[in-house]
Amino acid sequence: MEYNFLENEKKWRKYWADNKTYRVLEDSTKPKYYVLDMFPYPSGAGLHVGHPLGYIASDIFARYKKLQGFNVLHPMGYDSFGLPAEQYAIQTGQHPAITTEANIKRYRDQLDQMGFCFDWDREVRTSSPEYYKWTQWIFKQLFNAWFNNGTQKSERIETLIARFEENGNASIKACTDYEESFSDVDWKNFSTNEKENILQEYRMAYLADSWVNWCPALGTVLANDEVVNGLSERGGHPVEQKLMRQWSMRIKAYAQRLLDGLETLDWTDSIKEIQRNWIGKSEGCSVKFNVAFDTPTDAFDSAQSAVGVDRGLSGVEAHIEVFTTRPDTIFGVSFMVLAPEHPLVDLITTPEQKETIEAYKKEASLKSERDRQSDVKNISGANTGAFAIHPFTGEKIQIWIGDYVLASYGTGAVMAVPCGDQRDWDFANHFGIEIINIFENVDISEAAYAEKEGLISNSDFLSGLPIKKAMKLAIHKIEEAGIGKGKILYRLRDAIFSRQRYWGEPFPVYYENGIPKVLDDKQLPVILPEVDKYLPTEEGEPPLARAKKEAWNVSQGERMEYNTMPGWAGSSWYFLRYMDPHNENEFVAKEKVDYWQNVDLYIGGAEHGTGHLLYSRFWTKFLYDLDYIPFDEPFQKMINQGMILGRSSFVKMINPSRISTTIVKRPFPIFVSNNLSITLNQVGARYVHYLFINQEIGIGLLDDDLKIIEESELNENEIDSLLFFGSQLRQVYPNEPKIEIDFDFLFISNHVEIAFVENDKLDIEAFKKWRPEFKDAEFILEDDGTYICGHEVEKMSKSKYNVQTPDELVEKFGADTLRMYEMFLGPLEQSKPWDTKGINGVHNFLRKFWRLFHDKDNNWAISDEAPSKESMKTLHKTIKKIGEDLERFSFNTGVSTFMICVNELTEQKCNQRQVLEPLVVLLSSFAPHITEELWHMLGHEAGTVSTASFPKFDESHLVESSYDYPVSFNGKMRFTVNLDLSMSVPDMQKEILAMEQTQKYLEGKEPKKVIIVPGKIVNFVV
RNA sequence: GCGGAUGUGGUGGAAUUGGUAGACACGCUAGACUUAGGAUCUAGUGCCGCGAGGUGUGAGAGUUCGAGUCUCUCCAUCCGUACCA
Repeated sequence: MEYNFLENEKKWRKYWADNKTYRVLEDSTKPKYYVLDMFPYPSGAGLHVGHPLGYIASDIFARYKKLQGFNVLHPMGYDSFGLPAEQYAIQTGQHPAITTEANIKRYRDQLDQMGFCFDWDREVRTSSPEYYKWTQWIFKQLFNAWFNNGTQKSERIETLIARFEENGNASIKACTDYEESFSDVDWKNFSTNEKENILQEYRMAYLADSWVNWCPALGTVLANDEVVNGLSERGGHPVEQKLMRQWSMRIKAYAQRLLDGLETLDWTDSIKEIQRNWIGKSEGCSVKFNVAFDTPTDAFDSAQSAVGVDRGLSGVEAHIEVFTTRPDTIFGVSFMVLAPEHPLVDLITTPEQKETIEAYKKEASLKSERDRQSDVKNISGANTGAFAIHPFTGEKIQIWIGDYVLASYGTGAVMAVPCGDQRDWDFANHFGIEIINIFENVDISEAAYAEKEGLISNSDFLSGLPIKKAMKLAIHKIEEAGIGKGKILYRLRDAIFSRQRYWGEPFPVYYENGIPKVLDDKQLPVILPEVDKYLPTEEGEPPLARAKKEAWNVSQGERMEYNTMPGWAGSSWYFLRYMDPHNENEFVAKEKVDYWQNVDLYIGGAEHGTGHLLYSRFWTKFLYDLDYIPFDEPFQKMINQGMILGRSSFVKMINPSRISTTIVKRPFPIFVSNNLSITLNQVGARYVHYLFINQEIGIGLLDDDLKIIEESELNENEIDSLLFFGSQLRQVYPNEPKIEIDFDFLFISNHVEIAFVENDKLDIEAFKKWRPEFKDAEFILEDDGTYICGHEVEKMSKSKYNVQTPDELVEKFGADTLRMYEMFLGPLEQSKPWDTKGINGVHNFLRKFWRLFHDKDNNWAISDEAPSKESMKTLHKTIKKIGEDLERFSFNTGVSTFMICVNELTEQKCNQRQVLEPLVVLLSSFAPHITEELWHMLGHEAGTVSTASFPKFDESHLVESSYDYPVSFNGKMRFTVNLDLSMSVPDMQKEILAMEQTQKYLEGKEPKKVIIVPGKIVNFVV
């Protein structure tokens, strides 16, 4: 009998669990190391082979650090609030807590079978009241804090109130959009209501009317990072802008620190860059341009509050404030552009232009966010007829509106410098506006010059200056003239913090006279109340509004807050709770967080770049500012593991059933790619591959090799045919025009369960049995009479039938094999398609390893004799390499190092304890089960291999006396020669020159040069 | 458009500081063994060529005694982002 993977692995997992082998306690005598995985959302589908990839890597590393003598914190938990459980609850009425519990159980079983060394006593679940009590508590801290721009730190709100009482808000530099000023006397005279409204303008967590991403299909608002291409990240539903009263987090306050902190982190450049772009810092200055116009209009009053409009002596004067990063180009301004929504537009438009402007505004407002995005190339705009005055030249400048200027960024207005900005150049070119060149010796007849190198000319006091110097001087002059200020703008918006959903943390907030108040600490947690349905009320209130008064464990004021917190609330601080998961008095005890500090190694996907990773950095900095924790970055080093992709198989067929389908008709009738939607769910098709519809000739199939016609290549006379290709299904917008079409047949491709396909050949009968709705379909035949199956490599997903679960592989090969195989696939960070072809190689390696300890008949065959020099060399070479590989997280080469080692030892017939025992320890982080078994067989009956010490590397075993020198001629390697390493360079040269082979390659010539690098190479230049 | 990453055999991938390209594994070819097992062992396997030899890391140039590795230009693929003034 050989090693029985299944039985032994089970035995040891039970042993580890029974003995709490992986329990971790604080130990001040040992250095700490914190290895963390991004905790999973426990979905109903369970784990697939891609999930454990990062967990295996972190587990290997955690075990390695343990062997090195570190006290390693390596916990696991669940991000268990979230949409899928709630959607399921809406459909079935089952409480999301029940679904979640069941899913967690399944996850736990799957995680356990991998042999991970998690300390399960430290498990956290974001949806458990013991945990979210402290999420609510942290919210309270944010509510009761403001951001001091002077110190760049959050402070408690009391310090702000004290300063209001003393001096009003005049001297306060805070992160706020509040612009009015009040004195100490004013403050004292304000009503409670007024005071609270002002405080809301300063609090880190605040309630405000803001433009939010509203997703009608999900019935909730979404954060910017949850919206992808104008659709919701989850579900792909359309998202619209809506003004709503919502909780927000003043993350903007931390923009600069979030940017600076990146420098100190050991993260990949790409993630850092994603965060930098998201924060979007631009340095520049504001400039005011005066506008003169004669006729005051009705719009005046409303505009007055929104923009700076003053009644001047002669009629009405207004100014347009712009933000620019290129103040040096101010003399190149030849027009201005306002966003169509800019409040000044109505005010300044001349009567002659009124109609044009109105039409353009209407057109712009009808365009959805998506259309606007896909329409970037088209230049559009309209002239208001009004003029601004250039602050330095005094010249009149046309004022236009155009939708390339966004109302939501900066001031919603730009000074257009066509010579220095391509968009401005395009706009000027399109509308025939003057282009002034202010760059010395630069040709701008074809395109704008956007470089920041060169000299400015034709610009009064800036002429002759290099661009960078001119920027500084321009800001100085602008400030001196009192028409603007140097300014830094960030793209980062405050984060909307409330969701109109059920399955999330309730806020620790109640309302009194309409004012939101936070509960006392003693009253926490506010437990998620029971409701009759997980849907909004008839009045459109969030589901929590359904809860009866008695259903709340805390009920105060007129009502409780009905919103719940977003998914990122619980995940923003969970790494802290692992340090002290059962503390009922604090979110984490000071001495625990002082001991464990921040996460040393964080492993997880790269898709959280703008969400979780930004938010948890924000909360960490905040908690640091309030002195709750001793560090201000949560994750020191991070590795983003690549995705494991699945191989999806498709079958191609013609469906004979006559199907009526709704097709969305867009304004133009020719479609290529994804511009067209088709709702095919009713026929079960998940992909439409090729479909050709022509109203003249009916509906037909496209050939596989049909060239896809680009929109621009189409002839006018083809225009009333519809054509589309390879579209992925998406939701249809409610207001999209539709046409009804009857299909005689559809040529569709369908995902096929892996089990029915082998080498792209389909088992047709099995398939028809599995999907009876296609039993009459006509399948496409290959020339050899087999059924065509295509395949593609995609993300693993239940709906694509390409999921490989770890369970079956563990059952077949054992967890050690699966662990090592996943590592062996390639570099951790790289995405790679899943393929089980090679798994045998790893499995055989483990069996071969086992055989080192046993004879042919599987009898224990370990000897205590001294090993050969060779075997010691192999061992120490391996110790060195494994250490190096792990330090640089090169797990794949680690596996191959072990393979080389075992191959060598097998060849040497090595069975000595002195070699094999250290090897067991070395391998134990990769394959914990088999090594535990061997460790015990080696006589360590009481202990476990996880508490052994990492073998010491001894250089002396690797010392060589000679080396095989590669000898090259002109860089081309010809042969090798074994020479003593102690030989001097001249001796070596003499010896090599004397060789027959050398003479042959020299062809009788004298070498021009001989390069000898001792211990490396020999090269002749001929 | 911009930003990031990646391009090496039939396949996954090695080559860490510029120094023998293709480690290790899969697959394949031929053979041995028989306890018929997802077993083991031996030999071979980048490409062209019978061979000597030539050639070879997406393409092209450059630096160097020497380049997969450094520099420049270009191409392809993937990911992120998008009128941010």
